[in-house]
Amino acid sequence: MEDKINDILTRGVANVIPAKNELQKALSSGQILNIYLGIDATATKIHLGHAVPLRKLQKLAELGHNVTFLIGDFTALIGDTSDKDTERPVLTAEEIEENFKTYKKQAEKILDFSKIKVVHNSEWLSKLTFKEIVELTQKFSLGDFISRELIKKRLAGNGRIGLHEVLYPVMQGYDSYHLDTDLQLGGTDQTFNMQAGRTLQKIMRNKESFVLATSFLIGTDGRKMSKSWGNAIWLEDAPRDMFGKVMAIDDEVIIDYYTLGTNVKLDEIEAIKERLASGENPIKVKKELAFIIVSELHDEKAAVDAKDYFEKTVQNKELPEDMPTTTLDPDTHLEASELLVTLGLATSRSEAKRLIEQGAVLVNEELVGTPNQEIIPEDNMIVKAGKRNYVKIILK
RNA sequence: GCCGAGGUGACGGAGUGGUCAAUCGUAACAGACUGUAAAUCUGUCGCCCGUUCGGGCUACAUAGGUUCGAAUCCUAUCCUCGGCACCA
Repeated sequence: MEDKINDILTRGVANVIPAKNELQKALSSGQILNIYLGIDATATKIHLGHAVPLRKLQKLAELGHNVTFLIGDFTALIGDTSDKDTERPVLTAEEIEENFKTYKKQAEKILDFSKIKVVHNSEWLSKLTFKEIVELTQKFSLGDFISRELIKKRLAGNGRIGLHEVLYPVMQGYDSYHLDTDLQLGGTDQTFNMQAGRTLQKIMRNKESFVLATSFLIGTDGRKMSKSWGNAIWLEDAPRDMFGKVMAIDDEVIIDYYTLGTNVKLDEIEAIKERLASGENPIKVKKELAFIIVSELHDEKAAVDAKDYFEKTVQNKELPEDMPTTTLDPDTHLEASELLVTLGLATSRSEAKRLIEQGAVLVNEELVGTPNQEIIPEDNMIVKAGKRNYVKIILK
C-alpha cells in the first residue's frame, strides 16, 4: 500500500499542487477520493507518452478510489471554427462515440474500465446558462490567463487569441467542480487548466483539491514524444515494430522509458540504473526493456517473437522465416526495376532504379547490378530491397 | 466591406521573367560504420524512357492571358492570416 502510494507520487510526476506530502496524507488516510482525468474527444490514437497519466489513473483505481475518465466532448460538439491552427472540426455525438471506441480499445491495455466510470462533459456543460457562465468567469482573473508564457508570446507577436480560449480553463474547472474532484490528473501541459479546478473547488465548496501533472516521455528521436513529430511508439504498434522502436531510443532515455513506459517496480528500476552505471552493455538492458514493453502492451508470446525477430534480422542480419510472398507466373521475365515494382518493393520504376543503383537490391543474396538486368523468377527466389524489405517469389 | 500579407514538393521554408524538377532544413529511403532499426558519415529523394550522358511528360492555389520563354508579369476566381471598419 505504502509502496503503491509512493509509486504514484514519484513515478513520472512533474508536479503536484499544492504539495506532494499533502497528497500523500490524503492518499494514506484511507479516504476514498474522487479522481479524474480528461481527454480530448478528438483523440483516437494513444502513444506511450499519453499512457503516462493513464497508468497513474489505473493505479489509483486499483487503490479503490472513485475514478472517472472524462471525455471532453463539449468543445468538439460546439466546434471551434476560429481556431484553425488546431483543426478542430465539429463532431457529431456519433463520431465522438466512434472515436472513443477506438480510443478505449487501446486504453484497455492499461486501464481496467470495470473500475473506472466514463462520463462526457457535454452532459453538464451544455446545460449551463449564460448567467451561470458569467458567474463562473468572475472567479477567474485575466491576469493569470495572460501571464502564461505561451499566451504572452502570442500576444507579443501578432498571434491572435480568440476570446473563447479564455473559457477553456473555466470549462475544465467546472468539470472538476461538477465531479467534486479531490484529485485531477493530466500531462504537465495541462497544469494551468487543471488548476482552474482547484480554484473552483476552493471558492465554491471551500475544499482543497489536488492536481497531479505527469512528465512527458521522450520520443524515439530525443524530442518530446508527439503525434506530429512521427517519433511516437503507439499502443497499437505491431509487436515487432514496437520492439524495434524501443531499440532505437537513445541510451540516455532507457531509464525514462522504464519509469514512464512500464510498470516495473521502482526499486527494480534502481537496480537497472546500477547495472548501466557499472558499464553493462546498454543493448542488453534495452532489449529487456523492449521485451517488457511489448509484453505489457501485447503479451509475452508476442514479445518472445519480437525479440527473436530482432535478434535474427537486425543483429545477425538473417532473413526472417515468414517473409511476404508473391505468386508469379513462371513465364514472367521482367527487368529488375520492373520486378521490384510488381513485387511492391518500390512504388515507381524510378525508385526501383535508384535502389538498384544504390546497391540495395539482392536476388538470392546476389547483388543486382543494373536496373534493366532481366530476372527469371524461380521458386522460392528471395528478392531483397534494403535491409528490411523482402519478398519471396512463389511460382504458379 | 476596406487595407495589408500570403497560398511552392510529406512538412517547414527559399526563389519574384530564362542557368528551376525548383536552394536549404526536417522527415523518408539507400550505403558505410556500429551493441541497435540510435548517433555519425556519404548518397538519393516528381513520373516515364533510352546502358554513362541525356530526352520527354506533369508540377509551384484555380482558370485564362502577355512573352521566343513564367513558380516568377497581368486579369479573374477561390482560400488563409493579420489589422481596421460595420454589426438597427
